[in-house]
Amino acid sequence: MPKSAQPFLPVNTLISSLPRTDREYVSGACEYAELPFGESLCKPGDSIRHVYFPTDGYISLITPAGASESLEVGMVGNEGVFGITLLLDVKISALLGLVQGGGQALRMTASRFARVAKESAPFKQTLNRYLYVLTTQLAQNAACNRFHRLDARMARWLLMTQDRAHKDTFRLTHDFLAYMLGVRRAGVTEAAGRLQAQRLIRYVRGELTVLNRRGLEALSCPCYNMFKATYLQHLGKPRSKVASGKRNKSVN
Amino acid sequence: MPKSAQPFLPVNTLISSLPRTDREYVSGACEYAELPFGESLCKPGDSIRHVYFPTDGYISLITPAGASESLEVGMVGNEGVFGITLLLDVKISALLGLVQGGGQALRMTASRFARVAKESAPFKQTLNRYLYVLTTQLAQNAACNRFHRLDARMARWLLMTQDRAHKDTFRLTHDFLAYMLGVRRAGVTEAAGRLQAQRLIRYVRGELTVLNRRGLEALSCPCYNMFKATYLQHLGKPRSKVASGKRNKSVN
DNA sequence: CAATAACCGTACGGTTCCGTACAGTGTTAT
DNA sequence: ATAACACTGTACGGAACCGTACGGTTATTG
Repeated sequence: MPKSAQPFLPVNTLISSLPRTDREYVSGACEYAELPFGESLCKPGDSIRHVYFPTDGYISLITPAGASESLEVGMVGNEGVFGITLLLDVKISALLGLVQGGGQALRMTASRFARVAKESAPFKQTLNRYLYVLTTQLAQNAACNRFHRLDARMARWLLMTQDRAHKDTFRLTHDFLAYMLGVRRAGVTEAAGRLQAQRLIRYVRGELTVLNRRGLEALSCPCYNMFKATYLQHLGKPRSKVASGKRNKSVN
Repeated sequence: MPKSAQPFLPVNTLISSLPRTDREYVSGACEYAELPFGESLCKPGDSIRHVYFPTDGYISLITPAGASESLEVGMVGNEGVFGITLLLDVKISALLGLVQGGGQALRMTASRFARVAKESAPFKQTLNRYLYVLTTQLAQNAACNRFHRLDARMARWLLMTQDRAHKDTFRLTHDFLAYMLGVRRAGVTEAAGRLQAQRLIRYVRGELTVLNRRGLEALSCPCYNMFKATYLQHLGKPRSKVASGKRNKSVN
């Protein structure tokens, strides 16, 4: 099996999909920042200092539930942005933002973000839509946690992670995965063992490889496809404020 | 036990908390509408025609999950608004809005809503904050469905419903409750039986009465209090754009 | 090199909830 | 009145997952 050289431009699609002038304006307002593996960008209750547009890192959104429990409720990669609630003029984060895949991000200070979002209408529109998509993801997630079995949720989680890691192999321990999925570590070991037995994945000591995406997709709960469809519907095509009329020979 | 005459002004608090001129402007843009018990205001995928500010009715927000399953992920009473995603310029509803408690609401057409939200800054701010609170509720809900036992979730649900019904007694069948909580009808019968045995509630054929709020609160998962706290934090006090300085002898 | 820690495999009793089914009792329709 | 229906009670085997514990293997650290 050849190591598929995955072509991947490390950009953030929310930004790169903007019209040229806006894209340059927005990019210009950003600086690069490292997303170190395992770092908390923001804890629940903290005020949000920066908004992050990952390029090749990715971030887990984790909600607290009671005293000691917590659960991942969303994932942000180069298709999204962390800190979007600033768009609502609420500076306090309700969620924990945890860097799950190390890498880089573009970031903007909170105050600059407010200004830029105000002045670039396409940017604002994109952010609005992203926030919308995120809320549907949260709602989805609630239902997913109610109805879907561990193996299916795990398959979904792996697919979503792979999409954001842009690699087949990524750092991941059973312990961390258990934390994300809100189950026992032992439960993850069993489920992961089943996936491995089916040759869908392989793992050794904190490094996991996806061997068979198709297989995972078949096993995953419908939430994976539903989320992708929602994202595509609202953020997929290059946006155009005015309706149709103009034929655009889209290369993408 | 005396029937406690519960004083309740049928208003929507998002609107009534606005400064006078804004309140009048917003109210003036509304019309009254009935919320008939059991009606779908909006199905997933439908475009949102009206935004509803319940006064004494209340609405369940339900997300689809796969082919046949669905789950309640939020509740809107006179403390909230249905159709808030219009604030993000997305006209399509991701959720099913189901009238769970019949009553009245103020409502606004989608286009008028956009205009009013644009022209009244306090209104816009309130809506922003409400959307924020709603998203945290969605995230909470995901975790709640993962971690908390049926009895606790049911207690929470009853409390939240009572808060929005403004009455101790409301229409509710085991079947419907099962649908809301994403469990079997038989499971609800068992759990409700346990609550009834503890004299926390009483029910007969589709009519349920809360007998002991304190008892329910003790049994409920922390999500109930967490949600109330979040709401209070962001929408509790009369808003003031400029900071402090002004002493207000609040009666509330 | 030895000790420690991180990571994974496995086991076992226990709980919660599921799927399904059937029965009883009020309510409404014919 | 009688039938159909809506609503609730109950039962039973089974699946999924929990809490906990212990052991084994690989990395890391002093």
